[in-house]
Amino acid sequence: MKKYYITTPIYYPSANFHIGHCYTTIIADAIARYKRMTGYDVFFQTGTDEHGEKIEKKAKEQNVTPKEYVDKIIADAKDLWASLNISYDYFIRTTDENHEKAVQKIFKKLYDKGDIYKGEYKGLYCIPCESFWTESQAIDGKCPDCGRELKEVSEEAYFFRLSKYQDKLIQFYDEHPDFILPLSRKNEMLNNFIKPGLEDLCVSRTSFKWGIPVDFDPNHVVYVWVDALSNYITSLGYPDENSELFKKYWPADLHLVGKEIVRFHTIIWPCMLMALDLPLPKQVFGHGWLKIDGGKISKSLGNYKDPREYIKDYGVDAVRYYALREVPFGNDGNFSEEALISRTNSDLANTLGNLVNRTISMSHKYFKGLTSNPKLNEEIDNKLIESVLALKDIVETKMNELKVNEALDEIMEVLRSCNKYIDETTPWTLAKDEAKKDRLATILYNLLESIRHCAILLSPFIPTTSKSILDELNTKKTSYASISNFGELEENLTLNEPKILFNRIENK
RNA sequence: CGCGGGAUGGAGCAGUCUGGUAGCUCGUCGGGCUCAUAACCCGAAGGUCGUUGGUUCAAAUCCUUCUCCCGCAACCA
Repeated sequence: MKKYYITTPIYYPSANFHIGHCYTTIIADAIARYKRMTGYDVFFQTGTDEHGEKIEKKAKEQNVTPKEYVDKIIADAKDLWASLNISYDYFIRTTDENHEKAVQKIFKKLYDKGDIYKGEYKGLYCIPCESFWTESQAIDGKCPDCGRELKEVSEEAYFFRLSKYQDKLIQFYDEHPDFILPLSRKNEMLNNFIKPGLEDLCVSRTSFKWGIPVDFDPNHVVYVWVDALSNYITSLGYPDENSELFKKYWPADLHLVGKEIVRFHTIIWPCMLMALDLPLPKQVFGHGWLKIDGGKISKSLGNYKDPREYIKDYGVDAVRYYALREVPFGNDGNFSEEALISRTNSDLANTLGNLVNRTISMSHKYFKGLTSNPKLNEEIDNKLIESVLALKDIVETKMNELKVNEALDEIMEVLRSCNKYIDETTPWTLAKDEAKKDRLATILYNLLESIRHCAILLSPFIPTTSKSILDELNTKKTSYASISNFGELEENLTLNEPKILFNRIENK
């Protein structure tokens, strides 16, 4: 069985998660579910990056320990993922004991190898903001946040020899043209960071304590890079290279990340892996952002609601569908409640929900809910059947290219053609003529079978709805293999009563 | 001249690589149908494809000028 290892980033729990975190996680979940359905042995990982100064500060503000602070947010995050039906296989926390030990070993290993060395970190420090800034970030030598004077400070720190791996990295990019998607991000990395020359990277701090101590030099804590990025292998049991999980799943097939952290995943992380003599991940996909009113989702602006409010109001699959369908591959997209409502109404309630409802209703009205397939097919039926049969491969192609929104649109296209097929074959007219009973049965069968195909193909994206549809069909043919042919839906099956899958949402 | 992306009917996007009647979804308007969730189906209106100049028989598409928007520039999904 082929394996597939997919990860989300480990999120920084400085506040509760918003729709942007959901966006990334829902996409990863849909891909993971799709791969499972199509026969892969999938390991889907998400988690949290819990160390660092910001968490330390936040905890202090609330008069709790950092661990207490993050525990609360992580509990909330797990609840959020449950409410979104996120099917992760493993949730890693960088405060997990095995992760902390593994990070110390990795740090030591790199140090022993000479790829980490002790040096001096120079930077500009804003005392009131307690923040470090680089020369280029400072505005006229002043703090970009508060505009006050910056003080030049230096602290002892460990550095990772990023520069050493520059040429090997470029070579890797050349040999693996699909390593970074979309392609524009690769150009950005090369032009902005790699070609100007990589600088060695500061990988330890002494200015705060909330982190994993460097075991051979306890004044230092491991800074984010080695701590956070290595989560993708420590969860598999590394540095024990004989660990079952590690042998089975590494290297990762896909790191799904937001565009703001593409750099860490396509420069720092590969170089770290090269230093550890480990294979590099196969692909990093830097997706765009959901914007709110054209701007960033911002914790400080507070321009977002708890995602669970949307789930409560519109249903989990409406939220999932929106995240998966609305935004084109790699681009930014806008999120608004209005757009969510519009998308849910037109695609889920009208096109999909109403189609299922009207088809099953007719089956009940004309045949007491009993299926049969006399196969009195005409030209128009063959056209529909052809497009349904082609759909599986089309979706597969789109999913392999990570064009999730297009995969969904292709399924919608077939559902729309089913609605058209009904209007063109006018079953209600046929029903008035006893001699056309078999023709009518054929049409309804073709519709039900088309719906079955689509429901199965939709299951990675909107699993709850998919299951509801298949339950209404009362069919046992729910496997992916069963949609290789048209006509697998059982005859003499009694359909269940149709239920409303999505209520139309009236504008608030 | 830091780098990258973007600008296409009211909204959101595709088309640009490989020039050849401007397409899709939503919205609006008109019609049809009555199985269905005011749904579904058909039709129509609506675009000088951000700006300037050029190449060409022909430019949304290739080259050029400028403008505006977004992102990145050492932990914001």
